[in-house]
Amino acid sequence: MEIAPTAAAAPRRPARPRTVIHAQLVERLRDMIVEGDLPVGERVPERVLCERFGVSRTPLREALKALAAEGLIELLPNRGARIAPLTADDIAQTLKVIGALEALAAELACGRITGDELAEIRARHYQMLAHHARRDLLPYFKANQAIHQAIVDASGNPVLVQTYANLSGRIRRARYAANLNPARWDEAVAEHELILKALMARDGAGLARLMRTHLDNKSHSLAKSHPETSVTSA
Amino acid sequence: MEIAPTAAAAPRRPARPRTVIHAQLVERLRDMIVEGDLPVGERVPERVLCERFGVSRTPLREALKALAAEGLIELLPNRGARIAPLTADDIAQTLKVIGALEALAAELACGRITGDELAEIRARHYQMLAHHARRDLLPYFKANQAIHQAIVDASGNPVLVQTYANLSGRIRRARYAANLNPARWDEAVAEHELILKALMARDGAGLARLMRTHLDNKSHSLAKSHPETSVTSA
DNA sequence: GCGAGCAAAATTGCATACACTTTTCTGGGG
DNA sequence: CCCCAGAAAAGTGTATGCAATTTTGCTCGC
Repeated sequence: MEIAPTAAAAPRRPARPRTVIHAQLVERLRDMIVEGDLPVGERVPERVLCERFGVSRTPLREALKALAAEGLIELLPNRGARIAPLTADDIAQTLKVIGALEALAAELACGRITGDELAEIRARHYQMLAHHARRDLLPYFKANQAIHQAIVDASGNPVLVQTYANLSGRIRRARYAANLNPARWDEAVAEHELILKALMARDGAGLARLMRTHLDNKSHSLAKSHPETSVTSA
Repeated sequence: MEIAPTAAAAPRRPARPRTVIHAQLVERLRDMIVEGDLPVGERVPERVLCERFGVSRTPLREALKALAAEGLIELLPNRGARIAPLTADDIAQTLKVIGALEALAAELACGRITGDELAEIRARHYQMLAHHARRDLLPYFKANQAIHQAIVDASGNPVLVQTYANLSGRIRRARYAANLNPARWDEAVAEHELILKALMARDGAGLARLMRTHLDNKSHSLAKSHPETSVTSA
């Protein structure tokens, strides 16, 4: 994280590369993609990214290869890379898989969640309710995400955690839109009440079902708000 | 695929790089890792791989970054890469996730599988029975894999297909061991009979359950044969 | 004999250079 | 006016070179 500011190219600082550049680039590019700071679908020449980060093409290309393997960008042979466009269909299909993963996480979590972890989730839940009451979308969204993440973490399965993180990251830039519909928002909160109850009762099977329908509903709601548009960045 | 044979370094063939080298390297390295042709856990200097493939370090390093993002190798900063060791626990946790994915695939597949696809799976199934009868492990294994793959493909969900391929590839080098136990082998075949039946009946929920227990059983069987060893390559 | 400390070798990380491919620009038919 | 060579420009793919870090080997001291 000791790299030069994003905007301008680093003038000249051969001091000491405490960490490897390509790993930093992966992080920064991933964030930029998720935040929507890069044009979707368009070709982005390596040269402009190099100048933006103040590095040469070698570490940048290595970072691009890694992000392509993650599915965040597409590599066109001899034609560079582009941010992978997200169609409504892509999102729906990704949410299907995420639903299955969260269902599994829920089942596993019920069998091994600790009191502390559960308490943390309860706290997040009530925070979320507060944000919902005030209609503060962004904080609500963050609390919501934290709950889902906490359940996945509580599964104790690193493979599951990593896979979930990957898929979740891919569609993150589209997730905000899911709660724009007020009716759906209320419904989602109601579902979360049931989720918390099932989790506290350690009802794995029931919780798994709830997670699945919760995600399915989110998917359907999203499908309505984004009929067949692909998600473009700012 | 127009690259020189794996064993020796390519003498000199600057002819025409029909395809990009780093993509070929990803494929070949992935195969080598899966086949167990690379020492697990040990450091493999870039230099020896370069000489082996007859390429320079740049495309090789790009390939390594991609494979690291897939989880097949680990990158140690300033210390190169190594094949990610696979503990019995890693395998068990990966199989859990794969089970959830196959269960989802089964459900989706039941709703949309075509007659042709189903016929193909039936054919594979009977081939598999034949190999089982003759105790031909390798052909059996291939037919078995083909059936699982066909079900996932029939889900019609590309995200699911890709995620499955990734996780499946990671533990492939350990999967052969699962059927070394004769009793378990017979059991697995019996389970496949039920799977085929449920698929033909388009019983999504039932099939999903079957897939899950099928994978769980495979996991338990594996846990017994590989108590807590990490899977080392030849 | 054994471990600490230093130097040489090996290896990784990054930047630059060059070959090849794709894209764009331009001029001339039709 | 449009379309199609053909060449120039831009951009990607790979190789090589150099700096920095890590590893190895050796010497010295205990």
